[in-house]
Formats: sequence, C-alpha cells, structure tokens
Amino acid sequence: MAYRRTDTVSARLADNRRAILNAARDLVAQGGFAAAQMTEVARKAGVATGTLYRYFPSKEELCRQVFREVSAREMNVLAGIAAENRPALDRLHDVLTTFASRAVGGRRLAYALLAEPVDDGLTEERTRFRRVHGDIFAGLLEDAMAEGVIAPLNARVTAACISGAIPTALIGPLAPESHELEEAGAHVVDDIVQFCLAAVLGAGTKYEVEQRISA
Amino acid sequence: MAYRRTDTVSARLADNRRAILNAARDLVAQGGFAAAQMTEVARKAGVATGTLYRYFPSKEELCRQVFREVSAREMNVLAGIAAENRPALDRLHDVLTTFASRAVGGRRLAYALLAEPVDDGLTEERTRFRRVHGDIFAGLLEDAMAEGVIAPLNARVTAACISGAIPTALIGPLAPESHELEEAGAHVVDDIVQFCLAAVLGAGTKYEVEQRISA
DNA sequence: CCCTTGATTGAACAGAGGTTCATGCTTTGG
DNA sequence: CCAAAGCATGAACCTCTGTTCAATCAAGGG
Repeated sequence: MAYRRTDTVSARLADNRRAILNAARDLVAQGGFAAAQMTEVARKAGVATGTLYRYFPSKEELCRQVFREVSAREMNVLAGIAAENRPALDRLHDVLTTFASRAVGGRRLAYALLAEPVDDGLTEERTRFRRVHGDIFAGLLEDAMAEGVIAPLNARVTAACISGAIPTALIGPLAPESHELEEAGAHVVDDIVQFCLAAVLGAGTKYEVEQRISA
Repeated sequence: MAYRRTDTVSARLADNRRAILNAARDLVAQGGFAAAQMTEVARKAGVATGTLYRYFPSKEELCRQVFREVSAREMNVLAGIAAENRPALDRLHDVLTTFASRAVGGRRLAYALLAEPVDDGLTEERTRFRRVHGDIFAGLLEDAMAEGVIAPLNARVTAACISGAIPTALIGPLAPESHELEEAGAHVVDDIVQFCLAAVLGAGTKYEVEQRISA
C-alpha cells in the first residue's frame, strides 16, 4: 500500500467543501442563485473550477445543497414555534410573524428561496420548502379547529392562501420599497399577519353579493 | 421609382405578424414561455426562423408582445367589473371570483403569466401586470372604506396579500391537484375568495397573543 | 529519497438557443 | 418582360456556462 487518507487530509477536504458551500451561499444571499455561477463560486472559494466537481457532481447538486442548508434553518425555526405547548392561534400568530419578519430581514435570501426564477432542480427543492410551510400552517389551523376557536374551514386551501399572501406582500413588485421596509417593516409585518388572522377568524361568515350586475 | 408597398403585400405582412404572434401565444398557453423557442415559433407559424426577425427585433420583444396581448385581456375583464356601479364589496367579491375562476380555467396560461420563471424582459411585463392587479384591488378597498363598510386598513398591503393568496392557492406546489380543480374548482375558488373577504371584513379587530412562550 | 495514488488546476470542450446574413425568390413600375 | 427593391430562407454563427480531462502538484508509505 502507498497511500492512506490521514486526518489532516480529511480535514482539508472538509474545509474545502465548506468553503465551497459558504462561497455559494454568500453569492446566493447577495445576488440570488443567478449569481452562483461555477466560475464565481470557485473564485470566491479560492479553488479552481474543476475542483468544484470533486466535491459536487454538478452545479445543480451544489445549489440544492445550499438551498437545503439555508431552508432547513428557516423551517426549523417555524416548526419549533408550531410545536410549542400553547393555544393554536397564539402559535399561528407567532409563526406568521416570525416567517414574515425573517423574510423582511433577509429579503435577498427570501427572494432566492421563494421567488427567484430557478431551474428545475431547485424548483423541486423549493416545492419541498413551500410544502413544509403549507403543512405547518395547515397543522396549526387543524389544531385551532380542534380547540374550537375557529369555525371549520379548508385547512389546505387556507394554508396555501397564507403561504402566498405573506411573501407577495413582502417581496416582489407588490411589496413596499426596501427603504420603507427598513423604516416601517414591523408595521407591515403586523398588517400582513393581522390580515391572515382576520381571514382565519372570520371563516364561516360567508359574504353574499347584494347587487348583481346592473349597469 | 420601382417599388411600392401595395395593400396586398401589407395584408400579407400583417397576416404573417399575426401568425407569428398566434403561434407564440399558443406555445405559451401550452408549455409556458419556456416552450416559445424561436425555432418552434417559426415552425408553428409556417415561416423560417430568420423571418421572425423581420417582424420582431428579438425574442424578448416577441414574448413581451405576447405577454401584453394576453394579459391585457385579463386586466380588462377585471377592470370592467371594478368599474361597475355597485357596492364596493360586491365588486371586490366578483373581481376576486373572476380572477380566481379564470386562473383555474386557464391554469397553464395563468402559470406563464404569474409564476413561471422568465427572464428579465418578461419579468418587467409581469411586474406591470401584477401592479395593475394590486391597483385594482387597492382601489376597491379604498372604495369600501369610503363607503364605510370596512374598517380602515392599509390598502396597498392588503391588496398585495390578496394578489399573493389567490394564485398561490390555485397554481404551483400548494395548489390542489389539477383533477381536483377539475371537479371541485368552484368550491376552491369560493374558499379562497371567502378567505380574502373575511380578512378584509375582519380588519380592525387586532388579534392579541394570550400566552407567551412557556415551554 | 522515490514511487504511487489522490487532489488540484484551468484551459479546452460541448450543448443549447438566440441571432445573423449571403443567397434566392417575389413583387412593382416601366 | 426586365431591372430594382423587398422579403424570405435556413444553415452557419455567436455567446454564455456548465463540464471535462491531460498535465501538474502534494502527500503517504517503504
């Protein structure tokens, strides 16, 4: 035998892997996945482009890994709150507030995770991410119904509405300007959360149209 | 002089232009803007690829034109309802129902207009499109406040929430399966609209958390 | 100190898709 | 029917990025 992977080497390999992932993550946090080009990642990580392929089989896999790491953190935060031992509506309130606040705080990253145009592989990861959100919201709605504090409603549809309302109101063309969020972000977050909670609390009171088309 | 553009020719040119736009539109309606490749558009329109560039300076412009034509129809429908002479909440109800119903009916097209990853030029058009939605919703909310039928609220934020809730609940990973929408689409639409109206009607009643973190 | 094996490098390669342009065909006016 | 100008054609071209790989370097064992 003539070679054995020593701890020194293993450590260096692990370091490289982390350096690559961190470089990619930083680029994504700044300019979205569009900015995470292999050449750039390599440069920022301080390795050659070819080296990237000794750690990840493809750009897609590298990006997926970055997506998973970043999104896992977010999901854990929300799941943690959702699992607390408190009234369902309190947990729902806090989950929504946390979700929205964190999106405001890390707007660029939130954009990358939730809204940026990405290719198929990442779309798949994003689907998982969003489904988890949906599941968390739906679960809390079920809990609230079980507690009898809200009228019966379609938890899945309602959860989807909430999942759409929050990012749309904070990211993208319908969101307030960045500097407005800087100043009054907390207010906006509160408005959005109250919107969602009002919708949930108001369930069961069907609105009926009074006047049909007259003009 | 030796040449003049006759009516016959003008008509043929116009026909070609329409054929190209229609071909592109059909491709988009089927497979989104990703399916609108120049080669495909040309083939479907029955012209050579080079010919496309005699009618449109670039793919981007062609796609923008398609986007404008398709989205204009949608915006006009909603604007028409919003402008009727009826109570604001009735108009809001009908605008939301129409928006959601049309999205369900033309899911693929709605996906292309609202959610599909597209490049910068189209993102710009989409921004316009979504802003119009926001403006319509916000206008109706203002009207409702003026009528005194809803409590004061932030119209822009609320409109953004609505703009996000509806597509998210109907298109994408959190939407019901396509066959479910086929069967129970009207129900889902109704659930979504009631969610939005409940949120609007419930404005002003602030939800307060009872129990802070205890675990 | 040398041989072997693994790791690194970065320039060359490859695929995809939009765009161009030399060529040939049509139409127009005389 | 001919010359001039437009128009259509589609294969070649360009660009942009992800990916590869022959050459080089570093590390381990005897």
